[in-house]
Amino acid sequence: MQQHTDALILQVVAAVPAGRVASYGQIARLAGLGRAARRVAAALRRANSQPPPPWHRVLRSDGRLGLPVGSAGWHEQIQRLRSEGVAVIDGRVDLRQYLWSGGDGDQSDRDDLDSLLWRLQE
DNA sequence: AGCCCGGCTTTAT
DNA sequence: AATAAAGCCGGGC
Repeated sequence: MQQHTDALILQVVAAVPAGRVASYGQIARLAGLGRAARRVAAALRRANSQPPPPWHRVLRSDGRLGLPVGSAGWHEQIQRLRSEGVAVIDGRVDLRQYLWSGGDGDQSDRDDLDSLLWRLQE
């Protein structure tokens, strides 16, 4: 049941390229879940898939992390992002610069996104 | 059915 | 720019 949607969510998250980030809401839409942003969060929290999904590339719509400030996960997420070259300043990421295919950066990601959506379409 | 609770989002102060 | 209040969508009880 939820298994299916969870898997779907994880696939979309897995499609976010390293060095880029996406918002919960964005993932939800791409997965065809409408505004179920919180559902995405739930899926990530419970995610126990074998190669763990790049959960750290998912942020809130304002560029701040979803996890409680100062928590272990919060620190870990920042560390992971930085190791991918994403600047985290004061617990925040500049979405205008790192958001995945949201604005108008390089469109090189676009192809990946489209092909992914087609594959998920069935 | 009804209520509460989330790694959220948007809108209004 | 920061905070508060209302939405939204599923899940668990």
